[in-house]
Amino acid sequence: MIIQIGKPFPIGGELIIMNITDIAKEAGVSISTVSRVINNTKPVSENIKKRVFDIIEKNNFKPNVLARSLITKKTNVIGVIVPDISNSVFGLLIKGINSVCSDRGYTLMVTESGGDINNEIKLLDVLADKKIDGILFAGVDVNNKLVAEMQSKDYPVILVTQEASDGDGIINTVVHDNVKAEFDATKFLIDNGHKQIAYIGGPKYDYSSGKKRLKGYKLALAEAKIKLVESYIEQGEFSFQAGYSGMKKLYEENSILPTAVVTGSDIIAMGVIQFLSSVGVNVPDDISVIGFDDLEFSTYFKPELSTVRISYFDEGAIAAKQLIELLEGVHVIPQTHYVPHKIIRRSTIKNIN
Amino acid sequence: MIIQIGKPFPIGGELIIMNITDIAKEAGVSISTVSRVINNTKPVSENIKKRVFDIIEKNNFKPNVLARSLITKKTNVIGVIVPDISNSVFGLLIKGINSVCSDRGYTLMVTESGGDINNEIKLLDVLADKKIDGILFAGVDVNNKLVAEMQSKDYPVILVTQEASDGDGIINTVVHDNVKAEFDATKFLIDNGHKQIAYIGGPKYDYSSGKKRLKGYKLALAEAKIKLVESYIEQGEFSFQAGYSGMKKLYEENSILPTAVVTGSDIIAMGVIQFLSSVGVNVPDDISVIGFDDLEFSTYFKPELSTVRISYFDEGAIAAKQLIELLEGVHVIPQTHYVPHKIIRRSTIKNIN
DNA sequence: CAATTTTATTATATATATTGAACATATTAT
DNA sequence: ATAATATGTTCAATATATATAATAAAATTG
Repeated sequence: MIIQIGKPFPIGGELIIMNITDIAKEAGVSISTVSRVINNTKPVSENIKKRVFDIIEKNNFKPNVLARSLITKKTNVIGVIVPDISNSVFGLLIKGINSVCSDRGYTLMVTESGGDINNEIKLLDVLADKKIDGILFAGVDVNNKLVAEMQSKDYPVILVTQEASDGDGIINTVVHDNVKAEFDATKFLIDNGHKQIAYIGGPKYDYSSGKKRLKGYKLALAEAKIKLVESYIEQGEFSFQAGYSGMKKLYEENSILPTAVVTGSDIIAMGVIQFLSSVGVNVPDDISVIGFDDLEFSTYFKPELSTVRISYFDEGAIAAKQLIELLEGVHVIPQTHYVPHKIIRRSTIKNIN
Repeated sequence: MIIQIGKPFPIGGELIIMNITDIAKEAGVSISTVSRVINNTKPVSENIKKRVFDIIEKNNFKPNVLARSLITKKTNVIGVIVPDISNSVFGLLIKGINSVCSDRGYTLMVTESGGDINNEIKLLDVLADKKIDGILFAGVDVNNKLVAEMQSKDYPVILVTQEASDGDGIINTVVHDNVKAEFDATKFLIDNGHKQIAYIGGPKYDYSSGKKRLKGYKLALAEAKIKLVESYIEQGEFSFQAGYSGMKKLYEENSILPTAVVTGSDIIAMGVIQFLSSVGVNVPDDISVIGFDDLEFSTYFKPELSTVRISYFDEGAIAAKQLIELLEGVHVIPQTHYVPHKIIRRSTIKNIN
């Protein structure tokens, strides 16, 4: 660790920052007139308009947003709460959010909750204190308590990626249909001739996507009249490690192995495949595996992972658009917007029909 | 895409938000006294202090940060500029930044530049308008023009992950030593007996990490008295595709293949390995490959990627700590802080000694 | 006990912009 | 020419807190 020493900070001359009073004085008009010119709120003669604009330009004057927001009650800042900033699912989500926000003149205040509800509640207040205009909330287990907290605030909250327990029609939500998506994934395996299908998924919080995905899996089995085998189901974290150990447990506890595994996420699927490979079970020849999310890396993984593509970027973008509309007075009725998913077939599924 | 319709937003009673005047009135003291109590700036009798605090508590009063910042000239918001929010390198960086900022009462305003200098300059202003206290800047090609822009502002900027052209001693910087890191990576291959070593790296901007890493590669060859073969060098994007096509070009244009490839990033390395595998070249038996970054996925990749571990989380955390110290009046002399890297050996390097 | 110092409290200025009402001027209609 | 309308501008209030100077009260000292 090398440290290099140099000139002290800061460098550069004094910046003269003018305020609206200075501009008004220099233009020989009242403060109000300058305000009118800037905000185009009432007619101002072309003469004066030009003179004021010129002076604004010359001095590079920008109205102080703090003072402005103090009156207008609007900061043009949107708060974002995600469980994990470095998780690429949420990275993509934030990127999507940002793509529309930055275009529409909004800036993002991004916070990380760790998926902990107390932290989430705290952040709801932290952001409120910062006077954000609204919040885009990506939770893990959005229970009634959390929803109640959100509704007690004086700003709108839109849920992204994760719907609320009883949120339908109460709180705006933009998600993918976890149940349907995992249903489709499972059905895809069934359509490919599989009947012994295991499930290795995420955590079992009451209102989590882990639980919903499991439900989709079960529904698909039921629809195909395949009997559910409890020892074929493992639940844990959304992690490589959890996939690995979940598969290990399943492998060790079942004398008859499944021919296919539905997973709760791509990362889990990778862990599953890693374990199978470690015990000489070939994917897809011996066991087929399907992931969930469609991460960029799932294409680079060997064998290339079949999965359910979830458009997190789009979810973020749509949710942001909805929030901004809400903020700008468009009347939006609380609704749950489902962004479509898509089954992606790569190399981890074998047709055994 | 299903849309469900329900009750209109927002729900819940009217929130009564009190201001300092209301508190003062209710406590029967002056506004100033309330301010004293809140900020503990001048002595207030225990009596009054308690009375005021009780009323604040009861009404859940929080001073309006906009009004406060208007006077104190401090918002406790730190601006972050990164090229790509969803890139896990920057995800990790932001996570590191956030880890110290949230502890110290700062909130992050995160923006994405796309690595475009004009955008970066624009964002420097956008964030200034939002009255951030300072900026953590992760650039791609931090040239003199950009540095000049930063220094013309009235807030401090600290560079993370990417140093400036002539930034030493001018602007605070927290980075890894790209030259040294790639030098070490190359030397590691040399120490493992390799003499024909190719380089497939990132873009060749004047002040980019791509260029620095290339330099490290060249220095290591020079030190080992290995002659540089120009056709063994390919430069492009930091992407899987670029790694793939770079390796393809190199493969097609050289009759004698190298025995090892140094790459500019893990993703590039994965592309390289993918191509090699597509033409039946085995890694590491035929060709050894080393990556750069040490992404989480590099362990899941097959064969497990050897690489140079860069601690992006730490860089973010250290840079944030430095910025906050600067903001809180600790005298910090501009310096370049190098966060140590580490060679990680996994399965893509063969010792041919 | 008066004088001085310390402590507590209030009044006022400051930070910076928006906004509605009031006033002034210019233009058009009768 | 007078009234009515449209346009332009200013004043004063508002938003909400901090900071400093001024005042009042209490405590200490000679």
